[in-house]
Amino acid sequence: MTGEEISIEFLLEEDELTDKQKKILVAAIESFSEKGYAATSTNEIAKKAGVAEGTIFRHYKTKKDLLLNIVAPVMAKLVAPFVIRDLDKVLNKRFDTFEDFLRAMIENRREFIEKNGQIIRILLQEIPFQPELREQFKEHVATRLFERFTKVAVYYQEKGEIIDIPPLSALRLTASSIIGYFIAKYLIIPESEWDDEAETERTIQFILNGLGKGTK
Amino acid sequence: MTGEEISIEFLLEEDELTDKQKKILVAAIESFSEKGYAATSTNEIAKKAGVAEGTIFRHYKTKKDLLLNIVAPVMAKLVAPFVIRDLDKVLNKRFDTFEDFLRAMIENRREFIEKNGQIIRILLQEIPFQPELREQFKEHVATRLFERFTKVAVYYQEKGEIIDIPPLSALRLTASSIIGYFIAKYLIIPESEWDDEAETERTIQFILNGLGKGTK
Amino acid sequence: MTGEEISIEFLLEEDELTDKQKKILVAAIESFSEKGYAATSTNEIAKKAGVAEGTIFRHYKTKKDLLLNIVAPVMAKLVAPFVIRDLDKVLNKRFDTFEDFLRAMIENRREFIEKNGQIIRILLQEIPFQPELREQFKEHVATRLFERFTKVAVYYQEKGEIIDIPPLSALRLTASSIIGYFIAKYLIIPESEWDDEAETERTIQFILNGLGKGTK
Amino acid sequence: MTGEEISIEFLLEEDELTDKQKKILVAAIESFSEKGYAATSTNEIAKKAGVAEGTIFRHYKTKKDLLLNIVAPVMAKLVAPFVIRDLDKVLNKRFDTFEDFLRAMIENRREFIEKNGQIIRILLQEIPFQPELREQFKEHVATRLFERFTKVAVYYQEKGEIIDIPPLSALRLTASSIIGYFIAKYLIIPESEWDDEAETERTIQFILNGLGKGTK
DNA sequence: TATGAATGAGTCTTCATTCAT
DNA sequence: CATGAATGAAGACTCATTCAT
Repeated sequence: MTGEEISIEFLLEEDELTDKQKKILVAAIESFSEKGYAATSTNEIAKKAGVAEGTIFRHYKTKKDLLLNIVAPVMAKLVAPFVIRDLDKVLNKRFDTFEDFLRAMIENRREFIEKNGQIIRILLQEIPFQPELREQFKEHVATRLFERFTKVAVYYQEKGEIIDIPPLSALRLTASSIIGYFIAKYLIIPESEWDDEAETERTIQFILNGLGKGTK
Repeated sequence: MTGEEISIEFLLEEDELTDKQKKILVAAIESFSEKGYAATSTNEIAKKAGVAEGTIFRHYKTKKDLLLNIVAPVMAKLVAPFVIRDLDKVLNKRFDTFEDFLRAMIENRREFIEKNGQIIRILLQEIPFQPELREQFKEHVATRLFERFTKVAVYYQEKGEIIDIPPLSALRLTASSIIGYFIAKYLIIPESEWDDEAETERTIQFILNGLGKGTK
Repeated sequence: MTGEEISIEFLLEEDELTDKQKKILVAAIESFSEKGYAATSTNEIAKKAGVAEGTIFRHYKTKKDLLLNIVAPVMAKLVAPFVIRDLDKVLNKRFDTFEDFLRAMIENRREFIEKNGQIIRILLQEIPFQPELREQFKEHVATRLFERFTKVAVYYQEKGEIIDIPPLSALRLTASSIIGYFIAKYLIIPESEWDDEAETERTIQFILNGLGKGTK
Repeated sequence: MTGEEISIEFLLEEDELTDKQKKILVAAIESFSEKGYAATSTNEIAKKAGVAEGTIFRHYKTKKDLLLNIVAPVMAKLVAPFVIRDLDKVLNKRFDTFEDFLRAMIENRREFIEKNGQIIRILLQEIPFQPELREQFKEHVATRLFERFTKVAVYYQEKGEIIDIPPLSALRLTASSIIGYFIAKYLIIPESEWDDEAETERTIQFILNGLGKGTK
């Protein structure tokens, strides 16, 4: 269930990308994630990339096009670990309990976030302002995530491990906790005060108890 | 424990505000929340407010000043229900169980959000880009929230209602669930598919079980 | 039948125009007529007008808007002498013969051209490239000119002064000769070689004989 | 007196032209005539020609060079039917009357225009903006046309067919009528409303009467 | 010979802010 | 207090031209 991660490194090792093109991407990602899309000028990107301003527009028709080209591949991989053929079989084989599933999920996405932190930050920051992004997010992330998670939820509900609530509600509560965990870890709480192992464990137990049926 | 809500209406009934000033605020709030701070021009605000562009700058030194003046009072009230004297006594008197507390909290903040939705949206959208906002948020919201919630957590931990984890962890998990609830309700899920009462209940039970000690 | 001429001077004495606005118009007219619309930069206009570049766009939404605002009023007046109420009566009273009519027409338009030469030049140069201009020209000039000239032609045809050909043909031949006269006078032939009175006379006689019925 | 016409086809069958070069010419002619020289980008020409942008500049030093290379040969042929050795003899033999001459001239130039319409359009549109073009036009067209037409005019004046006015005036009046005829036919009046034969005849008669001496 | 990536000066346009009225 | 004309710096984007391959 290890999704094929996309990382900036990976992105930049694409054969099709010119050397300059890679520099443009790196510079844009850095600036966008630091100051936001709107507050970053193409001039600034060009300078940081060591490239003429015109070169940016040779490769990306508009500034927005550049943004979308940065964010799209990462968005596509956001739900990767869920998009597996024969999900049921995989669950059967590899995730005996909902706990196993949760643990794998968190671990997997943690790696993903560590590799793509900047781009995810850009995605989160710009989604309110870019309708195209929102559309793509709905289509490629939200819908598919819900679809797959429904199967997972039903699977463990039938096994009697989690309570009978609508899958959407289960998804909401699970996702809140996990995303909240990541936001705390990566955006809010300084590393010094964060005991990763313990917090992971608390989060998993919180979800398990929250959705669990019975006695601890 | 009903905090003194700030609402746009309230904001606009301030005696100190000129009629024009109120119109400017309303126009700015509307535009900022719809298109974002960066994408809103002062010219546009002036037109929508039926005011000359110069008038805006007579009341607010800069555009950013206008933003801060909109967001600051709401930010101050974000944690209002927590900021009470003699919190212990209040807990004693009014919130016999953690469940009572949670329920009151959610209800109270729901009202607040319904009155101040636009401004909260602005706050969320701009926090990544405005260091001043982030600073104010930390100082007036995060710190105080943590401080007060610690007391609450300890109170119910001592009563044996919730498990013994660091208050910050308890806060993180509780807040994740509640904020996730509000984000789903107000930003993601269309009203038609949202059964408010049931979802509230599920959220409360999820937190109670998640942090609860024992048998259900 | 003296149309109310529009001249640059007149244009610039409009009360509604700011001082800066007038300077912008003068500068734009000069540059457009010399180098053409496409080859004139707004920066250049601003400098020549002694105005900030932004000021141009405060008064004219786009560069094209500026062009149209220059050309439109002149275009409207191009056919002015034809657009008279009770054309028949006027012909009756004031232009006993087609010759009188021609002579008056040429004299009147000569004055017009002398006052509005630059703008007419712009009009001629840009009509091939600006569909809006072409449209306006058709609507406000061509159609109305044809309509009125038809009455004139029929009037003198009925009087037996000019031959019975379709008015459109008569218009084409008359206009060719007169416009050709003006183009030669103002655009091609250096003043030194041009005997105005004689050439005017030759042109009139050429048209009269060309369209005339009978013996000289 | 049939001038050796230059047509696009002819132009393109030149042996010295590469295949790519021909494609560039065709593409450039099409774009220049449709949108004007200034509004056509070399990039666009390259795409339309199926050629790399650099290739254009391998054959034509600059964009303006390309324009001149398109327009120059056509300009050279504009006055072709006049540039004949022993003009007097030819007139003697082939054009007994001024009417014969006019008729042949119109017919001949009509063919020329039909073959080279696009390029002539480019010439007309760009002459106001390109001093080089204007210079070439004066030198190769205007001067020679005037020179030759003078002989023609004198010839028929001596025969008593046309009135005694300066040849330049005769040229102006004749040319106005013929060019006006072509402009109406090709640029202004929609084909449906144009009776070619009749209009040609009217134009010829107009000129003949206009310049003629006596009774019809 | 042909390519097409790269350039950087230049284009039109927007915008927050100022200031005389 | 309020206005709105004026500013000029900055923005995204275009384009003819060059040059290494």
